[in-house]
Amino acid sequence: MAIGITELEHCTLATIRLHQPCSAYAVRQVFARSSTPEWSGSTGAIYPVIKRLLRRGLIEVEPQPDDPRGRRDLRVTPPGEQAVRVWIIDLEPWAAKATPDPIRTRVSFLDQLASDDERIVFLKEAEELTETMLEELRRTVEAVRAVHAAEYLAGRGAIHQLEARLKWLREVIACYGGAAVVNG
Amino acid sequence: MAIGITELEHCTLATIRLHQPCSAYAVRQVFARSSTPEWSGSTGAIYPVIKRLLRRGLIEVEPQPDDPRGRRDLRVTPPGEQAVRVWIIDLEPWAAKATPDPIRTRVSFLDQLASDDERIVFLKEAEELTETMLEELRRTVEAVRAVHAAEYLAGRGAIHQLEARLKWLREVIACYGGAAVVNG
DNA sequence: TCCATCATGTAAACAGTTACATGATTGC
DNA sequence: GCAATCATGTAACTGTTTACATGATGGA
Repeated sequence: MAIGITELEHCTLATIRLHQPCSAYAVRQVFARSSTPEWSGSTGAIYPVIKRLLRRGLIEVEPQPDDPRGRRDLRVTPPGEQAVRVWIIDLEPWAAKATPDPIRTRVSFLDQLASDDERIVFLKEAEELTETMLEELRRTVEAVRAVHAAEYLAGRGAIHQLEARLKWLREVIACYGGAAVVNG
Repeated sequence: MAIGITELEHCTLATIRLHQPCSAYAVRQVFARSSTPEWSGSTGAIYPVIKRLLRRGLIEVEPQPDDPRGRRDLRVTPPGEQAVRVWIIDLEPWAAKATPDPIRTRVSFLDQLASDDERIVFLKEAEELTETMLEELRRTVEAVRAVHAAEYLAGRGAIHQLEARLKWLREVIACYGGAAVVNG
């Protein structure tokens, strides 16, 4: 059992499985266009990951006529498919923790701002940015609705998360007397 | 203007400000005991960060009689306080994105499991783990309620996030016919 | 013809973790 | 006396990003 196989490696494996046969370049695009900022899909990350997955026999290069651009189509092997299943099923407890949120981090230091006015300015900005992200997310998620059920469901999860943040931010704004500033 | 100052550096600065005068060790404990898994508070991270903050003049060592254990009490300077305020106020758009969630990632690859039964097993496990984390979180957040208002509010944000995930997971379970398995 | 995109890959930098190393203090 | 905790710090490792490097294809 290969120890120390990372989230990125598992995620790359599952992504190849989903689009196979596909190139490393295609996997990069998927990460780069993802709505969450977990991985950039940088070449310096993906190509070494592909190399490791090949070495472990979890993926293989599809035999085919050489592409003039040097493209190599990849495919997940049966052990690779098994590795994906195990990764999903053997959910480790840490994975269920609340995820770090840069806005929440800042809120926890809110009393280091100079005044309630400053706090409200920050909170309103956070609210507006979250609203914008939510609108954009709704559009992109709706676009995959008909294409891919599981990806749509995951997108719904992200929407729930942003909606929860918005609800919470409004509670926090109320706490710091947001109404007074808005109506005054 | 110092470029490339990280979230961890800002977070360390704000934490020192909150507990000052305090040692690097105390800062480590705060990170280590945090309910979100963003940073471990490892020595290899904190001590170099402290060194950089000192070099930039954002913190200083409190002059005092030498502690036999070599303890050095730290304090945030006025420029350091300003840096914290700017960090909070100048909220960059990326910070409002939906945060990566390992459970959501797995859900997006759910059709790579072998059957609906397997999917339900995973989803129920995710639900249960999230419930456990939520209970634990509620306890720890309630404990800081009277002690520190802003930290309590941030904790409420984490609770909202886990509640949203739970609600979403139940929707997903319904999608994959969870009721059929439970009642059948 | 030129630019955007497709397609590969490496080298250096960077940020953080783990493991190691040292030593004092406190409580049992 | 011994273990847990307090307290500092470094070295090696890991997993990313950024920047660099090369070249083909397709469309304006």
